[in-house]
Amino acid sequence: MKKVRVRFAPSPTGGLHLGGVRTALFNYLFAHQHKGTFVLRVEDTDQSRFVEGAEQYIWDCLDWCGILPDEAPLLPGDTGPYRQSERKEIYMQYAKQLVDSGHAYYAFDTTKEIEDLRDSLKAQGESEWQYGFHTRHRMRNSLTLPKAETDALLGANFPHVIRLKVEGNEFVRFTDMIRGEIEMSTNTVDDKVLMKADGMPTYHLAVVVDDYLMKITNSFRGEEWLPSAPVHVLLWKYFGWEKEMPEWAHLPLILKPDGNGKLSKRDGERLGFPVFAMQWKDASGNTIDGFKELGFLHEAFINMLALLGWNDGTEQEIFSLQELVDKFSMDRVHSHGAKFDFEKAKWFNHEWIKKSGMQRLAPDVKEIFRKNNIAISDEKKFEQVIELVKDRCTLLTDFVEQAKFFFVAPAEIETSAILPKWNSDKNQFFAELISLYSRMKLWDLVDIEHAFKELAGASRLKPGELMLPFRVFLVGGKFGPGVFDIASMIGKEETIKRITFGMTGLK
RNA sequence: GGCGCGUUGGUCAAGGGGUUAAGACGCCUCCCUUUCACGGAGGAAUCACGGGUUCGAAUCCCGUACGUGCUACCA
Repeated sequence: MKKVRVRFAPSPTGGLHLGGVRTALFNYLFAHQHKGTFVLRVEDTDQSRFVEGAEQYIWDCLDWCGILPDEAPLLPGDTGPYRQSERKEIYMQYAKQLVDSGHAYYAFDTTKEIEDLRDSLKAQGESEWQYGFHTRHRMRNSLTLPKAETDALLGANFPHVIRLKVEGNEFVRFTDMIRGEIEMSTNTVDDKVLMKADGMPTYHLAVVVDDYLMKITNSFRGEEWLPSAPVHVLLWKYFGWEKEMPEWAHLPLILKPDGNGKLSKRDGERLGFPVFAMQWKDASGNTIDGFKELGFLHEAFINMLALLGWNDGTEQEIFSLQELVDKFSMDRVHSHGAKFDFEKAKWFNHEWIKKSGMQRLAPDVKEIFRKNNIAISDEKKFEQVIELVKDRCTLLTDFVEQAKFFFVAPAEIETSAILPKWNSDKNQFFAELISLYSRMKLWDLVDIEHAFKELAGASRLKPGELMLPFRVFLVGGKFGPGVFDIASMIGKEETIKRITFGMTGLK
């Protein structure tokens, strides 16, 4: 039975971004493929960084994507609590266990002391300094101080942290499901802080303790964690839990489209595309739209995300969530990052809109119409309109431009498109067309077109030259589906009304 | 600087010793369509570099370059 978990650290700077959703997605796919469990944890380690409502927001995003976890802060399971702040005592207990077994120690050096030391060494030309194997004997900690003094400091509640004692001159080896065997020297691993002075754990301690307690079998996270993986492997070893250590997989990074670095929350604004799944209100009250608000179908969003760093080796690019569950495999995930391409993301959405039926599209389009104050007079007509125009909509919001005129007469007519070629013959034609159409008893697509072309022939005018003005009268510009489809759909009275109105604008 | 991970068209990528080096996005041309799309046909464009190993290397090995990540009492 597989069990995976994803952790998110809500912060005032941002909502759930592309990389976060993709990590959640891969966890979801893997868990469901193995009929396992998918757990979500929220890291509120530092109260100053925690944002109220962030859990709900993450939940809503995953809900929209259709990849809700089986256990989460908002849906507790057997291994809660899921908020880090509610687990403080647990972490402290395990940290002390490590001190007792000689794999960790108390350190009393203040942040300022360490910073000063770094600065002075830098001034002397020493490039980098790390608290670790080579330096810990010169610092103020329970390893260098007499036991009585350590106890006194601890008793007086002197600010201190607990650091991992990394043994030097060893090699840490572990297997990454994507990259294979990885080996690193412990000499480059520093003595990471495990418990902070405020009594909260760091990620390093929390992730290991939680994964052990929650019986996590597979740990997937971003590639940025690869350099600290040895710390975690060492922790599993020092705790004596080696046999229960999860399999690791470090997911490739999502990079900026214009190169140079991983995609960040600010890039969206800079380059004009969303980086969040859903709208996010930041700490200063600004709202930033996500893929949902921009008009993405969640099917397209997760499809696009899954293909960013993975493919099944065939030419297939469009996958439903179920197909992804069936076909996903971690060993086909790439070991290198991919630049995010918004054009390709839109292509996925276009494909999904084309492939989705009216039933799927109608509720979303209705919501968008409501926001744009477009009243849907006729349900049946609305459904037909969706089928008629969906091929030309890349985003759901495109339905406004492509379908609005079926329900609301255009407020403005793009006369500049027809004015240069407008003449009295054409004026005459449309005047006659109005009376011809008014006399029609049935308003049938074939008859509308037939009558139009017949009259054009009788007037010795080319139908082609007349169809553009007709189109512009009906929709307001040079766009939309076939003109006669539109006329048939909006009805006889409305067609005549729009021609009449359009002609007055040309005088 | 140190350490890790990577490198196939502009982008996403298949391919893992012998291929005309797939496919997709974007771009261009044409067809269809009396608008715009959709659809169809075609085009330009690629194995980072240098050494090995081999009859033969995009593919295996080494080096270099470049990219990227980490190097916090952030995650």
